[in-house]
Amino acid sequence: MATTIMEVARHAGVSASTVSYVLSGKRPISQPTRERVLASIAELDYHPHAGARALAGNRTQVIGLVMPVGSSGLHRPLLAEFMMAISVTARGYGHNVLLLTDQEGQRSVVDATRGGQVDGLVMMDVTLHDPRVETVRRLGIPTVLIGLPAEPGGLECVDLDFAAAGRLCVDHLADLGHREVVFVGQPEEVYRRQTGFAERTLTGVLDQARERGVRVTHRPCEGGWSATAGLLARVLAERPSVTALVVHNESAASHLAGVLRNCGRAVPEDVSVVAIGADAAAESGEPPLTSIAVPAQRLGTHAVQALMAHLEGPRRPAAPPGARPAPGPSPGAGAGPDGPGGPLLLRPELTVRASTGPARSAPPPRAPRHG
Amino acid sequence: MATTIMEVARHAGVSASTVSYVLSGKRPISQPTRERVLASIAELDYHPHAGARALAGNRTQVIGLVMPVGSSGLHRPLLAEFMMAISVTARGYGHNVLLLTDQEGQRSVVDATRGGQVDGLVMMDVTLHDPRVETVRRLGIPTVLIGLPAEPGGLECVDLDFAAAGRLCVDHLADLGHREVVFVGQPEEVYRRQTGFAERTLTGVLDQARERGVRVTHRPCEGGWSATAGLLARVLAERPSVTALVVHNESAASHLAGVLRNCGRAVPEDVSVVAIGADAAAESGEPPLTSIAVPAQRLGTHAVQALMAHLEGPRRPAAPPGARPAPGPSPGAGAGPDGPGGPLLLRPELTVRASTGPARSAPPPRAPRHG
DNA sequence: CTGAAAGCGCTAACAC
DNA sequence: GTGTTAGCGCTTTCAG
Repeated sequence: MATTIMEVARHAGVSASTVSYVLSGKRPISQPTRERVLASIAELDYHPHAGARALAGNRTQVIGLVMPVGSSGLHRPLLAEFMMAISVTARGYGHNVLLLTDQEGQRSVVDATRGGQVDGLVMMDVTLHDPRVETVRRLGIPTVLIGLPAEPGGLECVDLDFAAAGRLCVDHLADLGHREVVFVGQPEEVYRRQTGFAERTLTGVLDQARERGVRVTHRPCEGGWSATAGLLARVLAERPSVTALVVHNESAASHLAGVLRNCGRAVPEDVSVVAIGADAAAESGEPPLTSIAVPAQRLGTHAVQALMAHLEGPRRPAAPPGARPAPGPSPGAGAGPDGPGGPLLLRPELTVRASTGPARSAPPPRAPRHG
Repeated sequence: MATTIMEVARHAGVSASTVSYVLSGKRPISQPTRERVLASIAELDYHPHAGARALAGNRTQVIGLVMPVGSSGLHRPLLAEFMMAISVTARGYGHNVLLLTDQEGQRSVVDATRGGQVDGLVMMDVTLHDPRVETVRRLGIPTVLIGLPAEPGGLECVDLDFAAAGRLCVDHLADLGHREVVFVGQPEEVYRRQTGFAERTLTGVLDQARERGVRVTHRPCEGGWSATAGLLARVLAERPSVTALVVHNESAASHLAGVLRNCGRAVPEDVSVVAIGADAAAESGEPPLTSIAVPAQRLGTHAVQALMAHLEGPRRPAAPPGARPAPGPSPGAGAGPDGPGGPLLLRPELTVRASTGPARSAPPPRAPRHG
């Protein structure tokens, strides 16, 4: 049934080890031999047995993707985006991805690791005090974290530079003349749980606001239409001179424009809006929102590249059709003084869409638009 | 470093095979022996080596999840939903999930299968003429398809009963007195590609419309705000007496209410809306839409259960905390006359939200609401 | 540059 | 009810 390396060897008139070395490239093989072997492999449609390989070679060519399962700050579209990017990049390096959901504590992670099922791990949605970090540290398996824990414990981290994102939003609005801004944030609980990215964003916003002489009012938001509407009504009554919003909350962002219209404020004529979050949420609304995307794809790709670098010296990807050969972590990285060893923080990029414009001196509540 | 079965055996004063049999339960072990062995396993923190196991036992306890990668009709939130459900259910059966993206053709699927890396496959987002189906059929690996291909070739299929979903929408509207309905469908291309689910929905809608004396106008829709707005403006001008919409298009659904408001029609006072698609899209709008959800979770769970049934006689799940013991494919199944062997079509469930109400005899275009 | 052979850690007959 | 043993298919010394 299953073709073995011995059959290939016989068919090519060589020994099994030669076939193995042709495949691994771990020792020089003469051109003619190599060709005969490859021909036999093709003809017999040989596929090496992964288990045998793992047993003998102590490497599986599989990376584990540790997913959040319970209360994740990560929203669904992003999750899918991450997985795609990670899977595609991993395959570029000849690796497959094993899904590790930690429903039952961290059993699946520990089992897979100790059972020699994976060569390394990528852990998604890492929070500030994430118990999983200590687990993998103890397991001693090469791991890259997506997110920034308080104690990386020597593990590599990859994330969006949320502080810079916050600053960038304020800059954009300040450049347009806005001086009074509301920051619609994550649900209260997220700040209490110290998720990290939420605080970093807030800090960035506040810092740059001070810098630019912008007044910022921070309001956590539960998301959904009614919560968002209520929040906005209150805060706009409180601060009538607000001319712009920064929103770091996907499920609020999609409603903002509608809510504002209902309050009789046009976007961007009366109020400008900048979002931080999944592109899908920003693009799909009316008007589409100027936003800073969480670059799930780039983050996933970088995470895998970083992991591969750890897996065995600078091995290069198997030239995946369409994937660049990863000439180092240059793209969009704001590595800062940490250099290699510090977290890899991707520089945020602001996409200007239709929701931001110059500030009005007075914010005139008008009748809703009819077109 | 890694504890082996032999070390456990020595520590417990038994042979390796006994340890193996304690773990697999494939032969009776006396109570005292079993206990000693389990104690040793715990004390030494033994984790069987997956590769060795796969090699000797010819089973990996891993299922492959074949994901769409390119032009998928499936939208992101659903994808994530599927994966979670599948992964969680699989772990309930003691299996892990290997992600198989078919970017480079079907190489990853073939490699993983022939390489003995997976015991079975779940294939997502299967279309009517899906080339992957023939591939897995030829590979001869146990596979469950999510979606209905034209030629299942003996493979098991699981899907939502989209025809029934279409009928259910029409019934709901007809019951409310609506007689003139627009069906906002998938993008034109989807119908041309014969994706299957799109046609089945359309058929269901048209059939039941005939049955109930409802007039239906079908319009494919590209999605997004402007396309949706344009489409609606045209069709409402054409058919002024329309009082309800059925929308089978996530990226149009989220805009419908807003667009209608902009046309001066209130939902549901002037126009009722029923959606078929991801719950998230329906729930998040204002007003939230009455809808039939694609039950990603249930579909994923059923797919895995069906696969497990194929993997080796009726093996039972390892009593996962909180997962029901799968007493057969009863829940919500409209198995029909096919019984076991035919596709498992889940019965659609309509969730009434705020977007549907009784039909008005005349559809009076009014001024937009100010609240 | 190539072969022979010793395991990797486990499962599943086959013995008793 | 338990122990012995022969591989599973591959990688990698060690020889040549």
